Amino acid sequence: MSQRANGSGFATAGPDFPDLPEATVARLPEYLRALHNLAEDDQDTVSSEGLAAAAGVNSAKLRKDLSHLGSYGTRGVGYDVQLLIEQIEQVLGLHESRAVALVGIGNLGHALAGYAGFATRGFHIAALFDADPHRVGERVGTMTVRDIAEVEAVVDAERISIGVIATPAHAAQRVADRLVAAGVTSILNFAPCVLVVPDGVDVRKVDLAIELQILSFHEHRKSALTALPAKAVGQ
Amino acid sequence: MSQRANGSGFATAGPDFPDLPEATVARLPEYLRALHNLAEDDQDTVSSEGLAAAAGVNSAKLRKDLSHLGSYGTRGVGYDVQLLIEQIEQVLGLHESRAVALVGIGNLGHALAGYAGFATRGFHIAALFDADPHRVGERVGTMTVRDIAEVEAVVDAERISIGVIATPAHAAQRVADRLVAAGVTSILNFAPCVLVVPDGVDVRKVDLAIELQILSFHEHRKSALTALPAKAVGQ
DNA sequence: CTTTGTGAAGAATTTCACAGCG
DNA sequence: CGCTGTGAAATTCTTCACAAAG
Repeated sequence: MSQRANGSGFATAGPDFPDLPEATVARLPEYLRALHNLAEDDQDTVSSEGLAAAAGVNSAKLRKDLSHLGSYGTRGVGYDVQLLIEQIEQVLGLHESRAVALVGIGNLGHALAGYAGFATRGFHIAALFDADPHRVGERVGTMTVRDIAEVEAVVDAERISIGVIATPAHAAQRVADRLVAAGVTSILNFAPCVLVVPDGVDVRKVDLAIELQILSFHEHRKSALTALPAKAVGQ
Repeated sequence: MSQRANGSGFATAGPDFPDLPEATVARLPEYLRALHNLAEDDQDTVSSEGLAAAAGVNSAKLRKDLSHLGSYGTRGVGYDVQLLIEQIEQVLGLHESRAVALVGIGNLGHALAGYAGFATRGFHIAALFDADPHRVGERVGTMTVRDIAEVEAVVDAERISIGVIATPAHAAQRVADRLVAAGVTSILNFAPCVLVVPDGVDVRKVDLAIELQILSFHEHRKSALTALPAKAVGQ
């Protein structure tokens, strides 16, 4: 399975850091969201089938994912919702709110700054930055936009470890360089370009046009398929 | 994500519809963007190594991806930039601009409506919808926000095949149902929830908090790793 | 009974490494 | 030569199916 020989049939991981497959890591947040919904409905246990449905995956996959956490479900019953929430939050490092710096306060930046889910899901925006002197000083919600030149001091003072880039593409690499130089080790990039960063820095990317183009491929294909066969595809 | 509609024994894949692996489809838009950059710099050929670097992948993967489209490279030289752009746009169904409906004109909706990359990358927003009577009638750029009740008529009239949902989570499923009923067969969902749709409808999801939580996992892990060894990492 | 946890089978994807074309 | 295209190997991910636990 993994490169390291597994000792004793128990997750070899240290207590806090199981070596999770990347695909599993990417799904844990979805499980967490589903669990919070269940908790709000005062459900205190849930079966793998039920949680899988709520998270949009199949139940075998969910069970295998959770088994990597060393998680304790109860056979015949299911998982304790609160316990599972705590375990997943622990593994994801969400036990305390993480400070995020948001760079690029244009249209998208404003929308991100106003996103309530930030606060409720383990993060807080600790600083807003822009390079445009006309935007510096502007108030957005309870915060003031700062000059990008201050980024190093602020990242240090506010213990920021995650940067969100919402600038135009041509500025994104320079911003990334500054964030990394300031000590940021994770970046979420909304600019449509590839960022080059040193080893040890993680980058994730969100690109609206790419998502649409992927959908376009399937549209294209669907329309071609329904054009050819007289088969009723049943909508 | 289960469209095994193909399985009639022989490959329906015509010249224009190679049966691409999903992972390849997801990367083609990134190659396309990189190619457009190269074209702007008047580069007319590019090696797999060069394009791979520009797209942030490794060159063997890129070559294998492109080989699925058929062979358009020249050994010893590389790929013709313009030709490859046309091939990829063809395969992705981008030869004509696709009409998109945007539902939910809050903070994020405004930002999406103003996103220039829409137009330049194969799409145009054909309609804006919201359920809030206070927002209906508002002008956003050159468009007017319509009542969600009009969605069926407009989807039909404007030949809209892709819907983008930027509503709060609690409204997203209802909106999705209406879009699907109106004939939309691809949805890009920005609301933090799972959408249930009929077979044959594709859904992709973008969730800011999930991306941050994935980064958080790696942050958590990095800080644990640097805490153990007595190496000075600064501070 | 019901439902978890998991070996083992099966798919998909990535990477390697090199034959062969220009 | 340099560089593409591709079988084959390696790896990762998903699904199956069932033993064991409550």
